Amino acid sequence: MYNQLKLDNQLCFRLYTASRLITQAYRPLLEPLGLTYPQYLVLMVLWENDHQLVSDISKRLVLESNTITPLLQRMESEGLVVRTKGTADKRQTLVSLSRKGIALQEQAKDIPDCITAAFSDCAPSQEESRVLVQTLDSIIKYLKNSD
Amino acid sequence: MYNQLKLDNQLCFRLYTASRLITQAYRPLLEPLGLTYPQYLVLMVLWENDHQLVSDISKRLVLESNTITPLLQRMESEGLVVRTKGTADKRQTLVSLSRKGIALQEQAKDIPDCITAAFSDCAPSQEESRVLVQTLDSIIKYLKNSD
DNA sequence: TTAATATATATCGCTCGCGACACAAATGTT
DNA sequence: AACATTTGTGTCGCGAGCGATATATATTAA
Repeated sequence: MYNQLKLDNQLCFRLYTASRLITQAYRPLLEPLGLTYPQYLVLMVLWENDHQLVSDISKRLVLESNTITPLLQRMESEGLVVRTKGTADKRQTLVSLSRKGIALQEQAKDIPDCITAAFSDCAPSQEESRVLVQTLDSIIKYLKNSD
Repeated sequence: MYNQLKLDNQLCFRLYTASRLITQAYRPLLEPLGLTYPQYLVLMVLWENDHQLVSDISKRLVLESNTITPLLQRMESEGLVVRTKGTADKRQTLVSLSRKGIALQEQAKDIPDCITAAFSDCAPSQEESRVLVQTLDSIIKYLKNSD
């Protein structure tokens, strides 16, 4: 038995599981708004700055067009965003919030605090949190550019 | 603008992105073996202990039957595992490695070291690693039981 | 024993995530 | 100008994840 093939030794498995479980924790909060977690991510990007290109959102969320485009199409058919063809460069697609998409921000504003509260029992300390965020950022930064 | 709705403040987004990027790093190593990452996880579980019930694998990987069953069915059609109906309890399904599934362990044994090597440039220090693993385990343990 | 309930696994339908590839518009080259 | 190349986005197909629900078997209650 190769010891390095033990599941318990795998960092990736932990990230994969933690990511799924936290996303599940968001679900009851997002479902009343009719949102999935990736859709919520897109909205967060647009709430920060409305009217962004597909490529901007793509870079920000580290997702390719083959994931983003169908996601945005679903969001458009839900009436959350509007996609318009670029004027200067006609290959581009500009994504803007609809009235409904803007309005959702108000309803979503308590979600982060709800999540934080839900985690109060297992919340990492400030120091652990700092290390966690820093380590993840370092991994992401490294892997993002290694293509 | 609600500050807590900023993407940069979201731990979950970091976990989600890091998880996806690391899974992508596994891809070129797993593809020659004809495996996806979740399939590799199932094999790791069975390499540790062959002949496990669907429920055992389910618990170990923190995945429900509606994810595990189709995954195992695909693996069975690839000839990696064999699924047999339980004898004592006929509701159960026992999952066993095929000859091919056993043989793959030999080919996969270097994957963890390859991943570690690929990360040498951004690898967390021993201390960071310890905090990361410990924090993730704490989050996983907490969320696993909060259903 | 029979009926009610619980449990193990499976099925269905949807959204993602992604490799492979298509396509049009922009840019560079000759 | 004419052609080749690059770029921005989209399409297609498949394998996850997962909520909702189905099915068969096991267990418990009456």
